[in-house]
Amino acid sequence: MPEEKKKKKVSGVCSQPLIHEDIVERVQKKMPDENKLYDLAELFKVFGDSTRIKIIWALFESEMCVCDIAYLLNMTQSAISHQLRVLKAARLVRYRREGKTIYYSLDDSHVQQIFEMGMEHILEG
Amino acid sequence: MPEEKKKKKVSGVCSQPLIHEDIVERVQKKMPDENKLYDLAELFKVFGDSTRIKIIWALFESEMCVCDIAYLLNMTQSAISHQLRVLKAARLVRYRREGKTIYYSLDDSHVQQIFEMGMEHILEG
DNA sequence: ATAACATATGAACAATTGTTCATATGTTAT
DNA sequence: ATAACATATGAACAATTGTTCATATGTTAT
Repeated sequence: MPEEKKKKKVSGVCSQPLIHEDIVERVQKKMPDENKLYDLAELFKVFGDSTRIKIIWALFESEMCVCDIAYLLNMTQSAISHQLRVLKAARLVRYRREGKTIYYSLDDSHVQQIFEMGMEHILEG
Repeated sequence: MPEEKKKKKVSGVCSQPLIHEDIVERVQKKMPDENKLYDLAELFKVFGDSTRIKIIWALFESEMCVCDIAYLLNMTQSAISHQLRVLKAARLVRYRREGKTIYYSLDDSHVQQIFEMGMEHILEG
């Protein structure tokens, strides 16, 4: 829509070396280790999928085998297995074998509190 | 690698109508509303990116303008603006204008507790 | 050994997502 | 009005991710 404007310089875009040097410096000192923040993001990424959220929430209630979960969530056994692998890798679930069946259960004490806080945030809307 | 096996039926794959009907039924009753679980996943998805995690963590310490954040995280102003938009949409940050500058700050009381729980989980490893 | 079955997994594909680039918008000083 | 600058945003692109499909693996009963 806009016709050729006769702008001279692009300039702008954080041209200052730093606007609030003092603040940035103070914050920088308080920032946790880069790797820890990365790992934290990785953990939340695991929670950031509704299939996995459902699986975890179901496991709050009871341990279940893969087929149970698939049936409960109305999803493919394969899809559930793939997601359980992700949860396993994040050390959020554990499993035990009983014959052909494999039972999964929650393996974490913090998840419930994290979820509760998350719910509180959501329900404020 | 495996040569043609003479399997007859594919069968399997959750052939039973339900393995543990009682458990599944009980869990089903306890499951929260589908939409709430979806929203919860959406919230955690926002935390599931290290750039956004860093921005939030920085804002724990102090409100900052966009250029400050970009400088702190050694990222483009544009990238930061895009992410701030995501955080804004999730009602996690608020902003105030002061002249040309826009200051962002945290707008949530639960995030810190969620992050703390997340950190505890990570640090157990 | 073989069949049946619960589960796991690699490959493929579509969908989603984060960053970059270019440029628009909004504010201030001149 | 215009220049300068802080910020926002649309389009494009590469990278990541979730599901499906086919099939492998592991266990049990025969």
